[in-house]
Amino acid sequence: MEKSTTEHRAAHEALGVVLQVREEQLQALLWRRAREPFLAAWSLPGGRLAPDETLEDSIRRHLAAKVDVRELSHLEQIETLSAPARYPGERLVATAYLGLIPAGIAPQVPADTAWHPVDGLPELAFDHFAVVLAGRERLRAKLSYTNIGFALAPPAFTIAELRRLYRAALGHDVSATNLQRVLLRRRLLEPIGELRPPGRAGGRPAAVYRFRTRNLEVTDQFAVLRPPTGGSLK
Amino acid sequence: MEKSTTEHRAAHEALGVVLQVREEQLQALLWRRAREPFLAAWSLPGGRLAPDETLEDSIRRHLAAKVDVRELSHLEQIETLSAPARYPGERLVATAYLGLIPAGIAPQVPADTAWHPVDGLPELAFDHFAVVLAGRERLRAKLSYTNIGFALAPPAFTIAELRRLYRAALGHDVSATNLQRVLLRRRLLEPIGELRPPGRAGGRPAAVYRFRTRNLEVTDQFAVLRPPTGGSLK
DNA sequence: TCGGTTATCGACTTAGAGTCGCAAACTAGG
DNA sequence: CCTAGTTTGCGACTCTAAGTCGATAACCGA
Repeated sequence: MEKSTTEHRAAHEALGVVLQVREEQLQALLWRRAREPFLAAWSLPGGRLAPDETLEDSIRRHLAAKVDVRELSHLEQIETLSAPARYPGERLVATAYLGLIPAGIAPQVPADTAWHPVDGLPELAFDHFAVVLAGRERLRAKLSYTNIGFALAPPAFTIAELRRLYRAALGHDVSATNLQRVLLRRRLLEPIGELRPPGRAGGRPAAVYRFRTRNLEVTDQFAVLRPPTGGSLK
Repeated sequence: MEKSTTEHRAAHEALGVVLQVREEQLQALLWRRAREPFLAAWSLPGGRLAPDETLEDSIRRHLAAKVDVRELSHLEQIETLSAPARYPGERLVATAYLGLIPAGIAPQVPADTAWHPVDGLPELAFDHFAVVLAGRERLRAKLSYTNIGFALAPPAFTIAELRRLYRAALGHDVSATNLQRVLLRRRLLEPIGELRPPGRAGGRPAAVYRFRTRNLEVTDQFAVLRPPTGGSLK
């Protein structure tokens, strides 16, 4: 259209909502700011987009300073924030990413970085609080219709362990029977043939499972108003 | 982090995937480019982000030059594209929006703008082809678990008319019986009490319906692994 | 060997979508 | 005004998948 706007260029940053289940709670990786504005406030890790990288490259690069990026089991874009006043004193557009780290890994984090339970976050800088909640909602929704559990779980696990992960991420209890049956029926899980011996408290040994794939797959069974048994006219 | 990158500022644009069902087909609004690069190629409408607007403001402003924006029944963000080479000769980040226009409206469009069936698009400039497909997928998915049909339908309609809209958007036939039952059960539709007299061909008069609300609502019935009948521990 | 504990699994219930066919309510043409 | 043709509405059935419950299996430690 008309070039009404005199070649406006906004700065652009990538933000990461990095989640992991630790100690039975869904936690987010936060960083204590070292500069104004919001000096010393907790905020999401991330940083400026460089000239020759994609936004996904960018969030990976900035997260590398906080955690070992190879531990990221999943990374996806959430949304782009563009309120003109979201960052004081400068026009700064932000694209938020959801990153997941499997339970059981204890990444080394720098002194200015720490995990916080998503229930009970401190005051966050800028609009970051809402971004964390958006990330959690994305995760919760996808637990229902994808195999994204692979990104929360270690390579091998028992149903009881997986149940605790789902409980922490979803915020409510889930039935072990149902969890197993649903994930097996969808062919997302498979037993690896081993048994995990019980703890001190005793109990029957538990079968050990793994996710069949560690790439995101969408269960299409939720498509409602399906094509009639026969053909699509696509 | 380190201010390694020397204050890079990318230009930013908003793109609109504007869809409408016309003549039993899902169609997209395209614009014939008037400048290099891709001179005279078909492309998505949109334009540069101005200093004092959000991206949503921006896509609305740019679309206003193509259609009457008041006719937009729905608008949501799809994704942000950031491949460094996506736009030749300049660093240009793009945020894509999905816009919907109810069937039956015939917006005035300028001479350089036209509707094209999404099945059978011409060659599109830049990465716009993939963006259109992403928009269509978003729409199709949301037809299953939201009331987004309101954005494709006129204020009042019969089940047969709604069925044709769903068929065009989904790309396959849907059962009228099932469509009616599913939408009524979810309380998305309600009869307005009128009857539409049959056409020349005869037939029983059809009841006229409307969507109960024209704001997006998500059906939560697809949440799997629900909390046990009782409480959440959230 | 026995009580306590955890894991697994079958059987039943419930919910919602997909299918089918008939009845209702109209038009048009003799 | 009667009949053939057309479209709509709806009840009844089936099918699939998730949620619930309780019995049984397999271990512990004393």
